Amino acid sequence: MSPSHTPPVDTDEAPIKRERRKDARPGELMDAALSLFVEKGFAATRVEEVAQRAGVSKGTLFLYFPSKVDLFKAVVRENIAGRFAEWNTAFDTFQGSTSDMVRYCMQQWWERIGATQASGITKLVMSESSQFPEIAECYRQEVIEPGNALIRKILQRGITRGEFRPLNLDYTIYSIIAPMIFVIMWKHSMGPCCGLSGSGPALDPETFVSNQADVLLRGLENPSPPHSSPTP
Amino acid sequence: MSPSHTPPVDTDEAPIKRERRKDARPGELMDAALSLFVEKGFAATRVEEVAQRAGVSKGTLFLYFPSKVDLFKAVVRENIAGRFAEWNTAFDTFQGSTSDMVRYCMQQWWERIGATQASGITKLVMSESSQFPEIAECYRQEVIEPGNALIRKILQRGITRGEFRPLNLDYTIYSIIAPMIFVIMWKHSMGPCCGLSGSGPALDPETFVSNQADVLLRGLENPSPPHSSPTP
Amino acid sequence: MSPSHTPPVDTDEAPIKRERRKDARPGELMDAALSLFVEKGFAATRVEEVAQRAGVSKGTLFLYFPSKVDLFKAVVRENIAGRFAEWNTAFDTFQGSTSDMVRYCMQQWWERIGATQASGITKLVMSESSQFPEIAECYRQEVIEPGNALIRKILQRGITRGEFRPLNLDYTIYSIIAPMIFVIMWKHSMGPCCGLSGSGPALDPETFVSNQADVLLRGLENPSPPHSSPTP
Amino acid sequence: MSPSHTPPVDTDEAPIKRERRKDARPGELMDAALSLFVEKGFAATRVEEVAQRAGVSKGTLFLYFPSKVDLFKAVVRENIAGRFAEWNTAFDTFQGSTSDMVRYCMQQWWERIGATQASGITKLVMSESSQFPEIAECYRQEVIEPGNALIRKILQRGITRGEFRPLNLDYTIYSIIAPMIFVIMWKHSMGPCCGLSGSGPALDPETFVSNQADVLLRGLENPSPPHSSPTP
DNA sequence: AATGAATGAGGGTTCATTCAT
DNA sequence: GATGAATGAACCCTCATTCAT
Repeated sequence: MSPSHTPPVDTDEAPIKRERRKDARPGELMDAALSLFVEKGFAATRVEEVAQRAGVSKGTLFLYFPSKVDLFKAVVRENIAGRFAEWNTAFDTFQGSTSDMVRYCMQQWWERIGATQASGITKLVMSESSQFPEIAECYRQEVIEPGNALIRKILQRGITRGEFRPLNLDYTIYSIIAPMIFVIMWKHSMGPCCGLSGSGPALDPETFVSNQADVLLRGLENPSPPHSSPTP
Repeated sequence: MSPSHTPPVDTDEAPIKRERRKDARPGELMDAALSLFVEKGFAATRVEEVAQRAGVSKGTLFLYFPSKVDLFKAVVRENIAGRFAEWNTAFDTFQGSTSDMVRYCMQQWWERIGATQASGITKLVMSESSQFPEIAECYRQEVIEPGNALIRKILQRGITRGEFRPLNLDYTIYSIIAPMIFVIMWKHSMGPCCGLSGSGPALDPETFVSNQADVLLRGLENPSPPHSSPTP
Repeated sequence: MSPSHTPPVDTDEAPIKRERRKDARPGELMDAALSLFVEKGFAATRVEEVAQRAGVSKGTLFLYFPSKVDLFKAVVRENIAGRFAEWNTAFDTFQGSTSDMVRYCMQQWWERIGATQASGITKLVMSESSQFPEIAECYRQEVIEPGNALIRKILQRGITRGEFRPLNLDYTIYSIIAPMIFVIMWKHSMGPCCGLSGSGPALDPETFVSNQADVLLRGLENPSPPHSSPTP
Repeated sequence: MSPSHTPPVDTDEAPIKRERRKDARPGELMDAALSLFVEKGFAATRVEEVAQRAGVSKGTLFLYFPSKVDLFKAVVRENIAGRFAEWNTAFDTFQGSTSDMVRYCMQQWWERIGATQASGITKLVMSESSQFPEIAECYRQEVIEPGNALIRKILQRGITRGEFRPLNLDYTIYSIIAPMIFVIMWKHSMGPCCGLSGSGPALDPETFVSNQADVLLRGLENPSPPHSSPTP
């Protein structure tokens, strides 16, 4: 995870003032929570374990997060939702073709989310949200809504500029989302089992994403581009 | 689910010998467990509920399955039955274009698996296999391997016949699988939450599958077909 | 308490069938709960203690009562609310003067409630209901409403028959209730302390009730009775 | 409460020397504790709330009171201050009839105690003294003994002057006390719940007290007064 | 074989109390 | 003296599992 917090190990380099610790606690707890949630799922993770891994007592956790669900929400915000500001900026300043933009977007998403522990969040939400509506709702608001909005803007740009043929946006959005969700689910469930000996080649996520972008863009692009196609 | 077991409702048409009931018990319990595991996940399903839905007492369940985990494994294994014999035959006798075949294949799959309770198995496997690697392995052998083989054959047919451009089969296979897995996960997790007011239109699975086939085939088809239409 | 349940001690006289125990459990638990609630208050009583005193495990208690509050409600119903049917019958068949009825009523109430452990319930409700609205509401419904209704009927009878002067029933009801509540509160709070050496005579509840009835009835009775006063 | 301590609001009119604040702390804490204990009971009041309301931190509270129980005891002791000197004077100089005196006494008591926060102390003592016998003993000494003595003097005056019939003072005293205690308990416990819709009229304390005085005095007064008016 | 009463090890959460700063 | 972060022992309640009937 990129905003990695100081681990709870007492380095003893400096006395580590109590003040300092307080500031670090939420981050340490969220880090511990993220890895445990990913490892064992939301329901199966005990808050005491999270606290332990963060090097504090169970009670301390509740000093910073009012409940287990709130802890989860904080983890989502810290690890996924926070990226959209940056990505929206990238969209606004992007210069190249929309196809490149889609390709870049998918790669970025893989690098920043898919390849990191954060992808475990997505997996976990897909797996357990039916049991924890609050979690589903949080994820919808914080991730799906902004994600959909961004993808919609990108596709619209492609259509407006004549790069893409006219599309039913409501569904084509999911043409981009689906492979990303799939590859995450795969990585966290079948992946560890399917790459093993004798079962054919494992699914390399980056190649899959790249390949998926190729096929997808071919499907979206205007077969008779106005002047010059963005792909030679 | 295909190997549907006699439901626990006591039809009383025939006396239903005790013998019969006894033989049917495990199946009834697994049916009940399947629907509950799909509905609520493994951890959140109480064995008492399973027993109740199967029409027996909690104690009886433990007569047939030594533990909840064993019940879970039995449920998944029992329900991962292949329908691949039938589908392989359909492939061998199919007459139309490969694009039609792909489209047909995806629709069939939705109708026979995605829209039925059987999709719950897929959801379950994706959700819980990280905790139960044997489950993943079993699913790989029984479903993924034969499924991949079939799709590979289809794509190869398209390439051979010049309908599709040259493709990296190892990855393009997943271009077909990904949306199917995605739509099942969506249906069982975010779907119930995302179709609500104010969050845009709900995702209609059939439209999604159809739309997905369109985009995908456009991406696979040979832009300059050898002579004319793939239809013979 | 009058409907005293078999104590959990294993008398071993008979094998005590499991079935038998099941029937006895709720009563045993309510008995244990009553004495503990009275001893320590509602909030300060731990359900585990109740279970222990009833000779069962914590889990078993929840087999019979869905929550601590529900256990309390059951105790109220068992020990207080149940008496009103009997008392209403006594009212309907009473032959003597209304003053005698009031006196009888107050004495009965003391004997059946005030002098027994059940009075602890009333004390406890007065003490803790502000913190547990459900408890207050239960007591209101199950005890106060029927109690008020009964007293109102009695007073009305006295007025109708010319034995009592015209009264504002809404408030005179409380002239009867107030001393009963007071004596219970006293018994459970100041009583144990105020009867001690050097602090004057202790308050004997029965004498108090009797004395209270005297003063009260003098205040209620018609000074110029129609023909002959019921009290000489 | 009469010995009201400087509130924690920092008026800043005067610099308020640290010395001053330090001296005022215990009183401010006890004031805060009193209102919270009354509001929510002893167990349900969190020390943090008390500290907050007193404008200090949780740790500071423990600087002045070694434990929550000690705080409670201090609160009760501090607030059971006698107003009896004043009332005894009033008794010695009162000119009217003893009935008027009783009525005046009850009204005064309601206005000065019952209607104020001080009634919370009585509620508190009645509610919790069974857990804290020292509290009961303290209340007995400081309030009950002098109160009883005063009422006894009043009743004796009535008897001596022929206004009241001969009475068993030891018990008649409680005919006056009982309704006062009752109305306080009611106000602090069932009152908030029983005045609600559908449960009959709420109990208005002042009307109750007045009504109670009427009934009571009718019961105490001599039916055949020596000459005429009780005024000498 | 079948039952369902009973168990008891946690689960999330609260809060009086401590103590380093 | 004052703070407030940290603790950990309870608390109510759940539920997989056992076992007497």
